[in-house]
Amino acid sequence: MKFTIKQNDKDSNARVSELDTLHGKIETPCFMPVGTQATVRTLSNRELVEAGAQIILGNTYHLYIRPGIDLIEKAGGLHKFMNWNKPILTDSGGYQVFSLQESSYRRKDYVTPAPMQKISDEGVKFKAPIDGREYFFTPEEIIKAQVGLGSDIMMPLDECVKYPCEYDYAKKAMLRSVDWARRSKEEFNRLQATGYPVKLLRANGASKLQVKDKSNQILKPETCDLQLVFGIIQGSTYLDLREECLNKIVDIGFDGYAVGGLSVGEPKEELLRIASYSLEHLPRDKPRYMMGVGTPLDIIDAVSLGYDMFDCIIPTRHGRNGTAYTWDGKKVIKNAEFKEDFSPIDENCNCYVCKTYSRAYIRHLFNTREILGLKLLSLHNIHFYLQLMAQIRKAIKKNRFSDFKETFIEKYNNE
RNA sequence: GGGUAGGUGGCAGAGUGGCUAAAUGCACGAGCCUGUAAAGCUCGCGACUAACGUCUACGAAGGUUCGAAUCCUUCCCUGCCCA
Repeated sequence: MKFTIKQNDKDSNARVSELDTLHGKIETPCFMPVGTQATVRTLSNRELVEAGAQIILGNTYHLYIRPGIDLIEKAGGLHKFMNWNKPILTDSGGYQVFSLQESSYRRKDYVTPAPMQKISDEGVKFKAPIDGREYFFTPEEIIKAQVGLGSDIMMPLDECVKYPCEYDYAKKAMLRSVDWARRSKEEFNRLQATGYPVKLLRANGASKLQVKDKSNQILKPETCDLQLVFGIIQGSTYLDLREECLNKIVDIGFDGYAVGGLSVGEPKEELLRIASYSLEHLPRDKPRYMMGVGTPLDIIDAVSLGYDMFDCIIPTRHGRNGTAYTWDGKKVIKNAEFKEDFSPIDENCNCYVCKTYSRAYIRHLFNTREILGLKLLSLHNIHFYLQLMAQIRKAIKKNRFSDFKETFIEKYNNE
């Protein structure tokens, strides 16, 4: 695993780094647009690349159910299937363990898992929401699936608990996630020893892939890591559980570390408390990924703490639901206040949408339920997020990150 | 001219004596969305009030009744059919 820290910010723990993968380098801090179903909803690959996407995220749980890992293997892997030739991180489906709980929609005070699935130490039994078929996911099966997808960065199956969560259950889920992480790593090592990932990637055309290192030397699949596996820290809002978890996860040893179970309903101070505490104990020389976060302000705060990678559905879902992100804050474009506003979504944005369309027009598209509206706001929001990350990196490189942060927050006055 | 069906909130459309400021859908308005069961969800939507609440409302006027969108009388209007 090759991870190079290029610049440390002088006033914070923010840093700019580079992570090598078989499908190219990723400069961090980076945002990964979420493409659950092998597509970032409404956006084409070209639009993503033009907006500045370096890596996208896919979901093993969804792809396993439909179209099936076998089919994607036949297509030549996930990259080929969707014709995305930059890195892909695949989530395991651990989040679905959390979000598909029936009670997560109905009750706010519940603690334990409910009906649509059954969690045991062995794995998770799911009923797929789309057709009611039953699946049994084990950590081993999920790693094998991600190898099959040809994922660049794989996430082990974990159990993400809801907020608030009783201490005892949080502990149980955390220990289970640790055990699953260990099993995932063992399974990956086992598969690697059999040559299975290499064979698969070769069969999928990986020999054509080129990765250049710092001295511009071409890395071949033999000489760089084919696939990376990250460990996930759980433990809800309990610092002692977080600590126990990260000690154990770091002990197993992963290519990078992700902090999970955040932004599941806890107050922002809690998020920062846990995020900050976790980082103090995570190796500095590995990428650190804050899963599922977040709003622009969350991301900036997390970058200051030293996080390198982020993913979130906010830019795309909010885009489809009529909310735009701008340097002046969040704006609900479908609201009546923009009815006669013929200015672009963001005066300071140079994306195609802002150069071409007005707020009033996009509001009209939402009003008439025209599909173009969903796409335009998604495109703008993704552009905004990726632009934000680019500016963050630029600021860190120039040692001006705290200024940048201050200026940003001042302008971005609503959330 | 004769017959017939009907006139309900921005629109469509329930409701045929009290539980009705009036179902439901649309439209409209606002809020929400953090490893996507999400082009979704929730709430509001006669007027006035911060709110308790008060007032005005089911074509119009009058009447029956403790009580009417609902029953009666007259009038006005609209659709369709026949001449």
